[in-house]
Amino acid sequence: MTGVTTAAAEPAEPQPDAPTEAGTEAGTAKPRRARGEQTRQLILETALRLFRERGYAETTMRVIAKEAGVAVGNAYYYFDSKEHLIQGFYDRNQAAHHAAAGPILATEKELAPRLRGVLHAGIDVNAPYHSFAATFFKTAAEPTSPLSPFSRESAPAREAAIAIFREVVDGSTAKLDPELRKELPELLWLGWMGVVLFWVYDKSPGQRRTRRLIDGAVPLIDRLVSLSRLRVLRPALRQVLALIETVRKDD
Amino acid sequence: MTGVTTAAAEPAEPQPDAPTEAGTEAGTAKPRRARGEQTRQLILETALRLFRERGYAETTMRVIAKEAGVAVGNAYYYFDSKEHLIQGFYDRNQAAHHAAAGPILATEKELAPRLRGVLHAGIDVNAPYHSFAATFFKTAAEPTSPLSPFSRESAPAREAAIAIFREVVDGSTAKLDPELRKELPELLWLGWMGVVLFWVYDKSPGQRRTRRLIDGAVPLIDRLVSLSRLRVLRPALRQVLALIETVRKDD
DNA sequence: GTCTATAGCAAGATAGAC
DNA sequence: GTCTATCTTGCTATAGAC
Repeated sequence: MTGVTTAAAEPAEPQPDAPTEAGTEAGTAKPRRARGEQTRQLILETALRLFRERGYAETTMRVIAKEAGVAVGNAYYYFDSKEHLIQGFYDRNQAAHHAAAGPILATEKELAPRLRGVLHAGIDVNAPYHSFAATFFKTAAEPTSPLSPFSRESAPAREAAIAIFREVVDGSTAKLDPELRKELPELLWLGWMGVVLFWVYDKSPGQRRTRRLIDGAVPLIDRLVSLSRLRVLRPALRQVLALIETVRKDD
Repeated sequence: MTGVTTAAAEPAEPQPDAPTEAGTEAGTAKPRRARGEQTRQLILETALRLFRERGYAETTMRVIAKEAGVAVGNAYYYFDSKEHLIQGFYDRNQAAHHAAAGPILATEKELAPRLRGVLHAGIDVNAPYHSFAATFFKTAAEPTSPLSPFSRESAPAREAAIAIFREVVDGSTAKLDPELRKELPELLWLGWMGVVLFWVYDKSPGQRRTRRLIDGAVPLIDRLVSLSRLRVLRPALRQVLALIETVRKDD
């Protein structure tokens, strides 16, 4: 899933570049901010747990605060709104996806397995949250929401996600048309968004249809990318690239 | 665009629950239910008007009731929730799209202009509602919502929409692989969903980027459909069809 | 800077009287 | 069928303790 870099509700943020990965066992330094960070984490953890247990809509801010042992106002001190709690989820899973993709990208050299590995890793990371992802998905789907994967506010997270796919392409041995190579990472990210959309709607046990979609689509993409170098298909490829260019204007 | 003025906003015929009484009913025009139907219509019309004027989220049930001259509880008597009011809008535009597509489908015989006409007609019909479509789009995007285009409840409307694209294909002179011909209507409908998604997010003046997307994508689809008969591409086509088959299972 | 407690508003939704 | 009264919940505001 794409995330959204928040920066919105941060109390005092000098340079919090430290990724919010699980291993934030920074030393005993900065005693002043430590307490706040701890409370923030506590609220977020509690909220995510409750979301997973009872669903997003069914989890009230009152209950989150109560379970976390803080006052409602305190939850709002750290998170501007209930939706902002979702951003925490986004950021975390974005980082987790990147981490999970690491080993594959370091090992595999061919395009297809690289892509396949990254896509499955993305689903792996999100799998535990499938049931409640569906309930809050609509929040992210609203075009005007900063949580939308296409919004200006989520540009940094989006770029980070696209970067993963750029790594997929650039680190592979695949021979590509130069222009296609340039566009492919963003196209693959778009495809990933499609997979996520499919996954959200996927009600099959363990979301196995999504797994099958990935396993079937990756060789297809691989084949199409190879075919794109055929002479008969050059015009079609140019047409695709031209379409992208045309549509992108007027952002 | 394609000269099809839509008369979009006008309620072609809001047929809610035509009870299809088995002729035996007295000819007294069912006085008992008439009043209820009238109230129902009044509430719906008022709601849609306010949605267009002020947006979905900004229109409260209290205001709808007040403007319609009824009590809040009465509105809930007829519509289970605020979201259920959207269903009326949905049905109406579906019918308008079909009507707007009629002339094109009766005139054009080649695949590309048929498809292009139908897509532009769809955008024409929805254009007046773009600003508020974005605000309530999220409700339709929720997978668990009956308003989702993929939900069981919207199956009839979905089938009706797919039927339009079946007409696009079947009424065209295009020569197609039989299997592809069978799948194409649903694929085109999926593509249409993609166009709608793009349109909802399209903030360019008059949503001209969406128009360009259509104008660029249609010839491309046309070309790919033609190319699919090339011998080099047969395996790829088979692969695409196999993927669809695989993914469709487990519905 | 962090946190509590509490009061209150707006709006979606419901209960029960008539 | 229709109403009024009420509940719920996201969210705000304030005043003050450490």
